[in-house]
Amino acid sequence: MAKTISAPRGTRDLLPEETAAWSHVEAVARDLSRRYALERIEIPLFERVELFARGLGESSDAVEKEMFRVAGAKGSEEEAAPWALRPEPTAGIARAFIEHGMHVRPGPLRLTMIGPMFRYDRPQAGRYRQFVQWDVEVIGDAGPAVDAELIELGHRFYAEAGLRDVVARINSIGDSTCRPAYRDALIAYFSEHAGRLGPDSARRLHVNPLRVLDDKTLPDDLAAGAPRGIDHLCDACREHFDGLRGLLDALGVRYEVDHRLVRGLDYYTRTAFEYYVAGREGQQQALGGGGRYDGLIELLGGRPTPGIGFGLGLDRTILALEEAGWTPPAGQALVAVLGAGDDHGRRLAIAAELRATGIAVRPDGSTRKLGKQIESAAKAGAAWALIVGEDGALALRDLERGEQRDSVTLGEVRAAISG
RNA sequence: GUGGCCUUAGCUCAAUCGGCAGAGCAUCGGAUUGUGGCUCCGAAGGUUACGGGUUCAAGCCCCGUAGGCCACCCCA
Repeated sequence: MAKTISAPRGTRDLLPEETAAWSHVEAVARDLSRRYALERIEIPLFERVELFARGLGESSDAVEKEMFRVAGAKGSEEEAAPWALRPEPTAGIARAFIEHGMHVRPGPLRLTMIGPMFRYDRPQAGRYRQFVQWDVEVIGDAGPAVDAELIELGHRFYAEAGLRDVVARINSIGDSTCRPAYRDALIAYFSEHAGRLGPDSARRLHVNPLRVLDDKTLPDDLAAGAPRGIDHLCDACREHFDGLRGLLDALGVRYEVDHRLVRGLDYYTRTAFEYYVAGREGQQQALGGGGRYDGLIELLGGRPTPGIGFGLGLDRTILALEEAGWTPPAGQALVAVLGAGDDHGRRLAIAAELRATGIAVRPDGSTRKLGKQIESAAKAGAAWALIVGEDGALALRDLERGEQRDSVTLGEVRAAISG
């Protein structure tokens, strides 16, 4: 046998028995997209590295160590890999928004997509190099109402998918007015305790001091004593955050304020949020997250436009569903068409006629003995076997009950199956 | 990117001290002269992840590589 090839590290195949959960979760996302009046958008799987570097921030982990680079063909100008597979969709959507002059459309724009993202990270359960997100972005609305609407939407998604006890953690990290002062306050505080910071935090302290808060090796007393973002908000940000909390309370969304939540991407302003299953074990716990990015579009060369969005990890949602014991609903009744003779033309014609009326049909193309054909149909999950006799007569067998009706017409078959 | 544990048939796992690579499930076939599920019988399925080393002899000991998992890092 020739040498075999396995899937690339951090990727996986979804086999037929695993895809029911995916169909379910995707269907929930699509139906919510319709009910929340979101329009579908699609963007490339790869973009220029510069887009991510400018958009997400040079010091973000996604850019600093997880860029999944794409090289051009050998000898081409692009061989040096100026592209990377998208680690998240927001930068690409912002790029498309600017490139196509979408600011002239009646706003705010409400956009959605489902697709794979790529991060060159070391794989672990729930963490893959290729993973799928359901993404929602609302561009052109600065108010807290849309923040609340999206946080409620994410919460509803988990509930309708079948996950109980999902809680949203929210925080406000300020904007260009108040964040500089907060940064300075953090730098001043942590500089006093520089000796107690780990190497990553020491390096980040002056590049991106907010992310020091995210460091889980930070001693608890040091974290507790750190200046809190919400104490340094300017009046406008304060009002925005208070407004959001009031709206979430009114909607009855379950949330907690988490002062250490800062998010790993630099483009976020004001509202940041993540979803967790309350009390769930394991490390890859964040099911999804998002936030406001009021400066991103301007940063990428567009006119100043506010935006907010989230990305929900479908792989992790499904993992959590499986842990919670989710089982797929029964599929529609499947009919196997089989027979004693070798008149496959007749079997295919019958199958086509039933399919035209919406029935799922699995014809048996073999000349195996009838018992084997029935056994095979039952194992494939067929509820019914339509047996074409050598004399041409049809018999309908209920494979679950083991009952059989002889000399049936196709009309009677349709009635029996749909009834 | 760091550290640790693991890898034997499609799946779940055995294999005593280093001494002939096995079982259950699943698959295919037969018993059953064309009507499934139960039962019995049989077949097929392996370079023991890959590459080297030690040894008369390696699934087992040593080194390397790959992959998976766990804890970090971080996030989805």
